[in-house]
Amino acid sequence: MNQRPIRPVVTIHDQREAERYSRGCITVIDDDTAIREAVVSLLDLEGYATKSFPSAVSYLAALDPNLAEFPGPRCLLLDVKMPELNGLELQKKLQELSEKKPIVFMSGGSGAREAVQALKNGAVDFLIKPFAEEDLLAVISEALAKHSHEQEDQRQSKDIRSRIARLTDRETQIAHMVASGLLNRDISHKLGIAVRTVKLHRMHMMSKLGANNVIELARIIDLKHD
Amino acid sequence: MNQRPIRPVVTIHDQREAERYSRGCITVIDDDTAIREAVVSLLDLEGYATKSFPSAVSYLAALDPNLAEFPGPRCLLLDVKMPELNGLELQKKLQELSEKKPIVFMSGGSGAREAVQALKNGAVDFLIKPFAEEDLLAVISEALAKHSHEQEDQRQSKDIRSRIARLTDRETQIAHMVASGLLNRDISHKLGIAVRTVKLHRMHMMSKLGANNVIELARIIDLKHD
DNA sequence: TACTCTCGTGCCCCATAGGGCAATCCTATG
DNA sequence: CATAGGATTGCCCTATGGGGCACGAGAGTA
Repeated sequence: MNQRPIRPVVTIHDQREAERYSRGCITVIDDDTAIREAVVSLLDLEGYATKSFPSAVSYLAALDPNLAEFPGPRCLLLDVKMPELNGLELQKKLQELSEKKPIVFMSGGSGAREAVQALKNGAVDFLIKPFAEEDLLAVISEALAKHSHEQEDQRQSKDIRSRIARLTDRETQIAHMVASGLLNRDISHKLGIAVRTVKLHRMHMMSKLGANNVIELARIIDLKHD
Repeated sequence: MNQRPIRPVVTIHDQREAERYSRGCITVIDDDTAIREAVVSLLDLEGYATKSFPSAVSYLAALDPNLAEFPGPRCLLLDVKMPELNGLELQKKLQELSEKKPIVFMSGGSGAREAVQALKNGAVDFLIKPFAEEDLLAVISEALAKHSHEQEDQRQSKDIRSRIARLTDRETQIAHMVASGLLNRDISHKLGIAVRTVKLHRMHMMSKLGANNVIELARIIDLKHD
C-alpha cells in the first residue's frame, strides 16, 4: 500500500515545471532572436513556463490538438512583423482553428492600423516597442487571468452540455417547458399525454441534470443558451 | 374630441427631425472645420441627425443632463488631436460622468499608442485618416447598434431595480431565499417565523415583482446581479 | 429469445404552494 | 386620537409537484 510506483527520473524537476505551468505558460513568437530571448528570460525569472518560436509557421507546425498539455493558464505573445505569416494573420488563423488562447502583441513603432485590427480581433493588448518590463508583465498577467476565466466558463458549459445530451427527446422537450414555467397539466395538454407521464419524464430529466428543484433547472437551461 | 392642440409651427419639420433621430444622432467633435463639415454633410446625406462641436470643451459645456433629448441611438465621432482637451482625455472624462455613448475615433496617421488606449478604454473603433466613407458609415452603424443594445439593457435593468426597490426588507430576504431554492418551511425556520407568514410575504413579493412563478422570480433576481 | 430503454397510463398518498378568513401588534403619519 | 400599512399567526381547503406500485407497447440488442 505504501509501495509508490517507480518514477523514472527527476521528480523534483517535474514538480518545479508543474509549478511554473500552474502560474502560466507563455508562448513567445518573434523572428528577432534577441527580443525573443530577452522576453523569455524575463518571464522565466518571473516564474512562468515559456515556449518560444522564431516564426508563426514554426508555431503552427508544432501545434498538435492531440497532445496533452500541462494544465494551467496560457497566452501568446506575438510579434506583428514577421516573414511569411505575420502576427495578425496568425491571429486570424488561430481563430479559424478555434485556438482560443489570449494574444498579446508586440510591435515596433507606428502600425496604428495593425493595432486597431489586432484589438478589434480580440487581442488583450498591443505593446509598442520599446515597452517597460512592468507593462509587459502586467499585460501577461491580465491575459493569463482572462484565459483562466475562459477555461472555467468553457469547462462549465461543456459539463452542462454533456448532461443535457444525455436526455431523451421527450425529456428535453419537457425540460424546456418546465423551465419556461409551464405546469405539468399544461405540458400534458400540449404534448397530448397523461400528467403522470409528464411527471415521469420530468423526474428522470431532473435527476439526469442533477437539478434539485425548478430553479436549478432554470439556471441550467439558461446557461445552455449562452 | 377632434380638437387637436394647436402646435405653434412646422410640424413637418419636426417629424423629419424625429425620423433622423430615430435612425441615429451622431455628435462630431473635431477642431478641423473642413473635416467636421465634410463628415457632418455625409452623415446628413445618409439620413442621420448630427450635432457638431469644434472642441471637447465646447461639447462638455453644452452637456446638460437635465435636458430632454430626442429618443434614438447615439454615438460620438471624436478627433484625437485637439487643443486643450484631446479625444482620449474627453473619453476618460465622459466615463467619469458616466456618459455612456459609444465612441468612434478619427486620427491622422501614426498614433498607435493612442489607438490602443482608445480601444482598451472601450472605443468602438479607431479610424485612421484618410478613411473611406463606407468604412466610416459601417463603424457609425455599429456604434449606434451598440448604443441601442446598451439602452435596452439599461432600461430593463432599471425596470427590475425599481420593482425590487418596492419590496419591504422581509420581502427582499424571502425573495432571495425563494430564488435560491429554499422551501417555505426552511425559510420559516431560518427566519424564526411561521410558515403562514412566509407564504404571505412571498405572495406579496411575487405580485410586486410581477413574477408568475418561481422561475420568473429566479430570472428577475439573477438579472439584478449583472 | 430475453433483456433493456423509452414512452405511456391509472391509482393512490404525501408534501408543499397558494390563498381566504380572522385576528393581533407596532409604527408612522395625518 | 384615528387610520394605514407592515409583520405576524392559526385554521382550513384546494391545487400542484413528487413519487411508489403495477401494467403494457414498441424498438433495439446481446
